[in-house]
Amino acid sequence: MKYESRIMEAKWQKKWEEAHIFEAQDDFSKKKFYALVEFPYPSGSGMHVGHIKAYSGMEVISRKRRMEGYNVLFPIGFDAYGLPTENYAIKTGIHPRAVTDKNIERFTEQLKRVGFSFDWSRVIDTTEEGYYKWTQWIFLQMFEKGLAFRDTTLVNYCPSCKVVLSNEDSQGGKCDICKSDVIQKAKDVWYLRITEYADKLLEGLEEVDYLPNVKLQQRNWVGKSTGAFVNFSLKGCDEKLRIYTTRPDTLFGVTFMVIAPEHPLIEKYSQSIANMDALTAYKDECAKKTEFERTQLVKEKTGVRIEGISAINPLNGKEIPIYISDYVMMGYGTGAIMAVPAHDERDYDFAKKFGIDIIPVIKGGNIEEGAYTGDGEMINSSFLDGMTNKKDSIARVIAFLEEKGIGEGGVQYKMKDWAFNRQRYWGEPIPVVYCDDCGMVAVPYEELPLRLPPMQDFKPGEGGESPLASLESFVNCACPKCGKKARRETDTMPQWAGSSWYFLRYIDPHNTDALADKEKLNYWMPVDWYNGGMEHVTRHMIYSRFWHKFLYDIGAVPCAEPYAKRTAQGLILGTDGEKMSKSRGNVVDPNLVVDEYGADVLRLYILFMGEYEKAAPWSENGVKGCKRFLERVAALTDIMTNGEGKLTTSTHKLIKKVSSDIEAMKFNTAIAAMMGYLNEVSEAGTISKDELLIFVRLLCPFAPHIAEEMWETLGMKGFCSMAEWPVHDEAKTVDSTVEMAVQINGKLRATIVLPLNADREAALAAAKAESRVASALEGKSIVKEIVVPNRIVNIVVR
RNA sequence: GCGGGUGUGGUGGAACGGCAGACACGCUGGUCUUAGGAACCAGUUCGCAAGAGUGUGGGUUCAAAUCCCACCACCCGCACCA
Repeated sequence: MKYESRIMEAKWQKKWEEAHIFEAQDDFSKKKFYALVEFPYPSGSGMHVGHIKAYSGMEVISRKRRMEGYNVLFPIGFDAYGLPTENYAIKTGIHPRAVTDKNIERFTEQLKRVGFSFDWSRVIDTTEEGYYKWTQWIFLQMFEKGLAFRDTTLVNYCPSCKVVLSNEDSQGGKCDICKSDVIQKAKDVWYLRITEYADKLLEGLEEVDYLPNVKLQQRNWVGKSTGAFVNFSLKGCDEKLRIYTTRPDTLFGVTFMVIAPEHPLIEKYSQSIANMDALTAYKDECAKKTEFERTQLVKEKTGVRIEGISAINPLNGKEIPIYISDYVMMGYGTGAIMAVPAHDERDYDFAKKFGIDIIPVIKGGNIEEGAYTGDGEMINSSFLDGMTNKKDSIARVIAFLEEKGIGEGGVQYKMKDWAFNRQRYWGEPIPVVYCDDCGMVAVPYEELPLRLPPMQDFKPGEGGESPLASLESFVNCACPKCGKKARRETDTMPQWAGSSWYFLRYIDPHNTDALADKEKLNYWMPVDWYNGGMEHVTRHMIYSRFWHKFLYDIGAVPCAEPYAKRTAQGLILGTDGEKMSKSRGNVVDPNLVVDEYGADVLRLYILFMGEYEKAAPWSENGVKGCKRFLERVAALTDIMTNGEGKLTTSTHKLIKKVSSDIEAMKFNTAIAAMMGYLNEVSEAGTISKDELLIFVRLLCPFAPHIAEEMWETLGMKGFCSMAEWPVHDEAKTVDSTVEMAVQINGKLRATIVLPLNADREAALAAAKAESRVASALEGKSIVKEIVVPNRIVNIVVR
């Protein structure tokens, strides 16, 4: 048989589609397997090979599961709301709807050409009404429960995209879309109260099987810390200054306090402050700094003392100064800290620069040299003196604070609530109405979906408001509660809304009465195995776990965690070893590879190029190698014999190796083993039909088109894709003879061939009979003889 | 700074503490061809050799790429989080 990719691929892709073999059945009596990959954003540039790699892992596993008899759900869809499409539409004047449809069509065609075994009957599109109706439904559920709310705070704002961004969307102080510097701006925005789920998000990690670094990154992102809130009395005004600290045990060492430059205290008591000019000047200076300057470059502490107001240490009554400094952030804790220079490096630096007292309260350090952050005996601390256990001291202080009513234990999270609205057109409209009398009113459920109205001009407004704000017919409406004239919310949801629950919709994509049928959810959830990119770990993964946990709490889904297992693929780099990007011009188009070499070759090479979880550079020559392999595989039908096979042991070893490697996502070594087997067959010059049928089935998840073609050529009925996965016989994986290494003092001197499980004496005798061994032993005395059966003989001589 | 990871031929990469370099690329030589940027065959860690060899230096062990300690380099997160 010859390897003719074009003919085979067209033929089998058509047959698969006509037979619907990859469509999941809602047959609850079968054992199920739900495999999930991150659905693509259908960008204008089409797919690149990175997409193919991202899907190839679960593709192989799904195909293997089907052959093992599982009812497999392996769906695909499109996460189609988002800024790039809208920006493209603004530039070209083509409506985002049209652009999206065209892009989805192109992506679909590309995916199909690779021969992925997706269930195409369940495709979803987050911008489709039947889908976003339920995105809005979930939002309203959250709104009802107080988890969706409006608040005026400092938010991340991208001046270039003219949108508010969530913390997750502005990691590193850069806009996720255009990479420009994000600024902090006070704005009245929608939030989802994800912080209320912070503990649940942490606890849930205990019960799931995620890659360790995925769990770690999520834990860090949530960033839970435990400590205490303390209220310091102020001299000069009658308010308390509330701070958060993780080290209340060092309270006797507090010699000053620091508040963030934006702290409201300053404005509020400007009358009592003698140096407002200096404070305002400092504040302005800080506001001008970019995130980068503030966090990366600044080593030297800066700040200004507030004249006219000071604080009282609640434990010892000492009067201490208050400073403003940008090393304290308004966004974390209370925006104010108690400074303990003896035991905190930042406070130490600040105290040194401003000549503030440094009082040690824990034995062990040297305040001339620096802050001591270790443990030790408490000193200078009144009732804490002599205590040596940090935990006990902290508990003691918190008990004291609570008793006296000057503070209490508490926790803080780095994670912030999810800034949820975008001043953009191409997103799900937020289904809320503003009524002068009734305030914020939810759009009634029966009116969902609240449709995104068609518009001609969807450029953002001059004042940074959503394009929808200019559409009177959309904005003006009747209040659902009182019927009076009211106005609609005109902002839309962020891109991450649709993807926060899409895995649920695949289970029942056409349901009009619920986001998915309960019975079906019971059967299919949770997702058994989810593979995707590391870049989504602190964003999509966190968001979707949050939504899912909320849905679980309101009884809409049957399990607390959506994903039982999570793995991640590494990037495909350009041939230059750099990340693929349009600007570098090193992007590889999968279509061209399919055209020239075939889909099976592309699939095989992507999984063979290196460890699945690691980044690896593209190599055209590597692709050719995989093509050669498939050509040689196709030719096996020419040398096949009908008799007894001679490769029993190798065949069973191969079944074992390929089966276990697939489970461990070690696709590269699974393929290498198949290549090795082929080399062995070539050397033997023969393969039996039974052996070839096994080989073809093992190859099928990787290169399904050629596998099907060979299956048919060998006279088999049905699809190879649905054939039974071979099972190895452990007894048959063992050779009757073994080659053992013989070492003298740990150095290899010879190899011997012995029957399996030969005893110690036989092994030693055979070893000593080797001439190189004998000559090495000559004139030496044997100190020790080690024999590890079937492995090694090591003779220690002197 | 903190946390995590990775260092193996010319290249991508294999190796339950037990024969380092599987598999593939590339390269060299050959066969076949009008031709070869096709296909096939042989060779290919370095070194003429003794021997050496898995980032560096120690250690444990009969035996270390693998385990332990210190260091170096690179990559990825987080980053003045109180």
